[in-house]
Amino acid sequence: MAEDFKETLNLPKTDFPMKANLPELEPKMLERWAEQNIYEKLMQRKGKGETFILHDGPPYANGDIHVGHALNKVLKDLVCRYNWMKGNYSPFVPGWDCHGQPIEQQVEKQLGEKRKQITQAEFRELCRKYAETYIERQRNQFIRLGVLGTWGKPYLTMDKKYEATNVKTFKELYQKGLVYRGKKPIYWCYKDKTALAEAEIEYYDKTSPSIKVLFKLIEGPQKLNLNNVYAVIWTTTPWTLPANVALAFHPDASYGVYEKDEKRLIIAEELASQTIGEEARKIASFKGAEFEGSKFEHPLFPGRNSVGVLADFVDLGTGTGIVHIAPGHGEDDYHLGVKYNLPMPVPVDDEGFFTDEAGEFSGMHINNGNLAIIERLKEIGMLLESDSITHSYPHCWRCKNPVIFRATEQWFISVSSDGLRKWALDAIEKVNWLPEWSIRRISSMVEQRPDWCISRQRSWGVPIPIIYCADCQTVQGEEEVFNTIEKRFEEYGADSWFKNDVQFFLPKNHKCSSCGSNRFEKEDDIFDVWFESGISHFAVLRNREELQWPADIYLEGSDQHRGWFQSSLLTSVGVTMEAPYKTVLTHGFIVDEEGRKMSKSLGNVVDPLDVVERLGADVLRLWVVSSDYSSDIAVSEQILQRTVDVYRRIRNTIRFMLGNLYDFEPDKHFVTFEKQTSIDRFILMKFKQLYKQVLEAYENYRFHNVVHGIHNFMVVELSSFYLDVLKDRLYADAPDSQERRSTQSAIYGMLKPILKLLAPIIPFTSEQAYDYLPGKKEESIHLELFDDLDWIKIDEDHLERWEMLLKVRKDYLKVYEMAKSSSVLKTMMEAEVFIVPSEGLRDTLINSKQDLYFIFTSRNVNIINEPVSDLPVSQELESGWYGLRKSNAEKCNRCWNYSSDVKEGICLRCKEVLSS
RNA sequence: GGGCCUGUAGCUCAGUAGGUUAGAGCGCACCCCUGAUAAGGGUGAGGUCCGUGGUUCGACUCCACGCAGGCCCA
Repeated sequence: MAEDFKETLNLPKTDFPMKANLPELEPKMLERWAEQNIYEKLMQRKGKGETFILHDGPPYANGDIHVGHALNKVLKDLVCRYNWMKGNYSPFVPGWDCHGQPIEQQVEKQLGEKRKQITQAEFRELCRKYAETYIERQRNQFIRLGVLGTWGKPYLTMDKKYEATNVKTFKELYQKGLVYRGKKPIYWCYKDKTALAEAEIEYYDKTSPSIKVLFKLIEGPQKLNLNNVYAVIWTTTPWTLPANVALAFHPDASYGVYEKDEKRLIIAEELASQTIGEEARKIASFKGAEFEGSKFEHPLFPGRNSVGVLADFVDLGTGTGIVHIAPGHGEDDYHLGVKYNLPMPVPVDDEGFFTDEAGEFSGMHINNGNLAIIERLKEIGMLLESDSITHSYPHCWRCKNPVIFRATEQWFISVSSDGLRKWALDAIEKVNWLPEWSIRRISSMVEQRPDWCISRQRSWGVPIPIIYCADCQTVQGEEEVFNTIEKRFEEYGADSWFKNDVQFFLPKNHKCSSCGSNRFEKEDDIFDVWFESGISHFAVLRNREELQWPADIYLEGSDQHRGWFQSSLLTSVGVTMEAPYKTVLTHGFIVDEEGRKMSKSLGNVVDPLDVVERLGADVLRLWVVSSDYSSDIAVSEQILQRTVDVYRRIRNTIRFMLGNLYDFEPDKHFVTFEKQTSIDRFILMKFKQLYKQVLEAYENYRFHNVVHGIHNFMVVELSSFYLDVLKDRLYADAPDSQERRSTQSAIYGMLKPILKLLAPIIPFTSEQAYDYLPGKKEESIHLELFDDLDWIKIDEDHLERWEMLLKVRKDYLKVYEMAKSSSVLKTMMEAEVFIVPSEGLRDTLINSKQDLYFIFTSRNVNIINEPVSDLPVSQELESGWYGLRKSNAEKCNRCWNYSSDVKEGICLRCKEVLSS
């Protein structure tokens, strides 16, 4: 029985647990950071390091966070943490989008019938409470993810000062002439006399009239004889005919002129037979595009013309291929109307009655109007066909009655090509858009977008700060009026608009500049929430002293090209001509393993809170960071499990490194680079190369390269090579030997920077490991700074020599595997190795004699000139000829190496160690 | 239907001014160790580089058309 020398070895020791148990560790760590005021300490760098502002796009204060929120906030946190470790001053002020229709709708649902009994002000108070509830929830959820920031003082779009900034920005846009009032159709419930948002619409089947109507052609394509020619339109809303101003043709479709009952009818060719039968004779054919600018007589109003226009949305599947256009009563119609500069009559009042504009139908409700109009058309012979149809039709969610589209007065921001649009496009050019295709997307959207309708007929929002003269309806656009409103909002919030008389918002003794009246009324509409969030750069970056305008970076999902990136750009450019950001970084959307979006029906939804509870925030973060976020990001249980594997491997490698530093005090034992052993200098050089690559990846926001780089290094370079082959030295050398201290110095010299590189990614684990790290430390790893590893000097020759040795090792392992599988030996230490190096390697090997142990993990290596024949295993490989057999040498019972100097079961090295 | 984007091993990612048998890590299989041990080491098997057509002496890389998916519109 050999003596047990285990106690005499320097085996690794550490209390850093192998099992992370993140769900328990993380909340404790969060408490500790809060007590230590880590974030506040980072903020004390103001005025010292460079300032770098990431401006948070506000999530909507409704519901719990989903995995998309988690992705977004983790990436932001990463950017901030990277900046902190660079020594920058980089406050993160999170925000919430608090106003808007979804909250309003939730509160209305909760209220039910009570809604009608409470005042606007009371209703708004309930909405505020609702928003506050979810802000609190989401705040805690974000904090739990390890996102550090000014959580105690976030920005809210329902803060008074923020609300007042809407007024200020609106004023500035107004004064530049960028704001105007115009008409636009919206969903309207004539029972409730109210505008409806899209989310308040429910679709049910409804039976409507289905009629085909003739419009007499009075001016058309040249080669068409105008005599007795009629365009046939199909509609299910006859009541909109009085508002008709145009007929739309599909530009690419073919239209035939058919003879039928002494009339000649224009119909899309592919639809002709279903309307007038197969037998109708076609006498001419035209492309839709040829009807652009044609004139038709309005069947109900002789003398009034409708113009021929072109539209891609014209449906060639049903109807006649000619669409009746009433810009005041349809979304498509409206856009077409804007494009062709058509008039926009709205001969229907807010209760659904025709106005005088509807001529003979005036005073009639549109429901009766349908019948009356059909009758009238029949009388005058302009009705080709009358039927009814059952189709899906929008209804009011409250009263369940059908709704209509009806143009009403709205407020717009003008996005004209010689104004805001041009300024915005110029500003876009100066911004750094990442990834680079992003600029194409934002540019083409800005190029194509229509004027911005900023008014909404809702309650929960910031009122549009307009005061009208009650007598002459003139807008009171004087600077002092806006300033008064702004001041009131700043002091009392936008709620005051709903609580106070109009005089409260006017300068003393204000009189209408137009008619001198002193009677006024407030605008009822509120701002589009995109306007509100679009001014956050003013409301937050300019108004908070810890921040500055413009932001260095905005970081949001790619949907924000239409949303926040754009609304922020327009408000900013409108006031300053400049973009509110220097860089815009976009990420993709979360999808499942098959690349499909998350949905309840597919059952592939991943809940970040569940992941945090089961696996920990660090694992969730590691998943985020190891994914390439520039396009869609996949998540699934398998993907998360692989992430757990990566996490474990990183953790264990850290643990092993810590374990081998148990008796290492950097101050006392650190061996300077020049005095370190060859292999230590080699690994440090490799590490420095990696370190630089990783910092570069960080700098360029290629975070997934950071993770892959570090992980790869830890697995390939450290775990399977360096740390493995150095066990002999670490365990068996004298604790204080120069060699052992050299290797500990290398391990320490790598571990600390590794933890720093990992700190932004897995802040909990890095902090925990940092606790166990010896040497001088900050109170938290998150207060550390990256360094440049100047003390490590790269020597290309040295690197090259070791790379060659590693090639030898790689080849030798194949031979060793053969020996193992043919049971020649079990461990590398048992082998006696014979190598005939290939040309160019011989000198390297001979000059590396003292390092051969690290290549072969054996003390018995023979560099020979010719292959020998009597070995159990041999193989010719690229780097040379290899042969091996089980060594005849005796095994040292302490270090388990086989060597010729073993006496009484112990080798010379071990004997010396024991005797010292 | 339109604009923008994506498609390399089971998973996460490399790879191209177009050039020999497409790389890594994880996972998987088999083996070793038991002094990193609910760890560690070794070897190995996995890919019609979404498809089709084209340009080219040669295409994962360029072009066209598809297919699948994503975001935003209609």
